[in-house]
Amino acid sequence: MIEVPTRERLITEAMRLFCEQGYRATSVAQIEAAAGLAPGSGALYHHFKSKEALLDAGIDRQLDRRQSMRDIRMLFRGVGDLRTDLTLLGRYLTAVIDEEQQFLTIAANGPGSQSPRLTTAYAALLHGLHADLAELTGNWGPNIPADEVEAISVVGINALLGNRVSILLGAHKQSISDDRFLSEWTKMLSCRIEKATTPDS
Amino acid sequence: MIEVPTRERLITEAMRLFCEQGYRATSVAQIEAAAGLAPGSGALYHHFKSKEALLDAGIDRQLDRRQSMRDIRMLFRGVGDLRTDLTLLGRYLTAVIDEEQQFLTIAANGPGSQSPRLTTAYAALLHGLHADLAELTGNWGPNIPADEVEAISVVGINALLGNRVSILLGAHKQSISDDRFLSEWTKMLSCRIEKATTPDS
DNA sequence: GTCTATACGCCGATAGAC
DNA sequence: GTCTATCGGCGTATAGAC
Repeated sequence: MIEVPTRERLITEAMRLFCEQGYRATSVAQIEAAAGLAPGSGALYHHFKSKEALLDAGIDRQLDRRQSMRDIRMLFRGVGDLRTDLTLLGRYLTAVIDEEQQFLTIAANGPGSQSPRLTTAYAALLHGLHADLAELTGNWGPNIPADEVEAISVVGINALLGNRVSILLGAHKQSISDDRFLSEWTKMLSCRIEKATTPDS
Repeated sequence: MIEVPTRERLITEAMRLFCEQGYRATSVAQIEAAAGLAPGSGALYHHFKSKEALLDAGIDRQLDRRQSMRDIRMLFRGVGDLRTDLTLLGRYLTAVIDEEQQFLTIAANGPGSQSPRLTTAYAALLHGLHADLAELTGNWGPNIPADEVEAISVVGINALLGNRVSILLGAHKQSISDDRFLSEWTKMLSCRIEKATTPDS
């Protein structure tokens, strides 16, 4: 039986609540209550200087997790045909976006410009996703121009991102299952890459 | 010289501020100041019962605009080849999402579950976009199974949505121009639809 | 319809006992 | 480290003069 430190519990519950209700809408008392402390007591301030410092700590923890996921992903690169590679990468990218969903929700309308840390972290996230898909596209379509590779990867990443966002906004009805979505995503991209490799037959 | 009624100015400025800073972060005083009234005075409450009633009024106005755009779009259906139709629809869908961007930002982390009106309006928006693309896909690929048509349209819509969202979140760097994006989006979808029409040659 | 003034509540943060 | 108690500030909403 391991005791989770209060500081960690505060970060976990805070990020969950920020994600659900937004940064401003979540009060310090609520976070304390969720972490098992007396709501309204300033107990939180013995671990963090301010509410925003707590958010920064949450961002840093998320950044570490992302790096871990990226390390693991390197083990599964380039083993198989185009569709298999695309499917594996698609699963990885979806998992990353899911893991960072808290980010996205908070960044969408959190402190916004008040917290440059958020926009920086988000830009780095998108850049990484984009680079991964662009690398795969370039490997399987060696004679595709660089700017076309870029366009393909942007559309591909944004499709995944949009799918997650639409779910996030409560569009459960018209969305399809993850498996079907990823299957179609793979089909569409492989179709495009294959056709670009053989321009006219 | 037409005098814009105070009520309309209040709605316009409120939606703009909600979009920039979020619903909760925007104070009534700020809205009053933006509309040319004395900040802090309750002048706003002579036009709206509460701050949330103001948001509802903004939502209703947006719904009317959407209906207008939809009426216009009906004039441009099904004239040309697959790519032309896709490009026209893509421009229309992008325009709709842009017009509703205020929605998206507010819905992403506004009152959330507090305001069922927002989620309803957003679900209706996505449903309309999805139906448009599904209809086009079905028309140009008559022998594609219905569930495949659905998957294609979901991926297509989410790509557009994700593109707008990523811009919205401040990812100006890795994003490409609208023209290049729409061009690639058209290529990818037409490629997919054409291939599905002729399964194996 | 718009103003000044104000009531009331909630939240972030601090002080000090234990 | 956690508690009780509290200060100061901001935000919504109202009352009443003009």
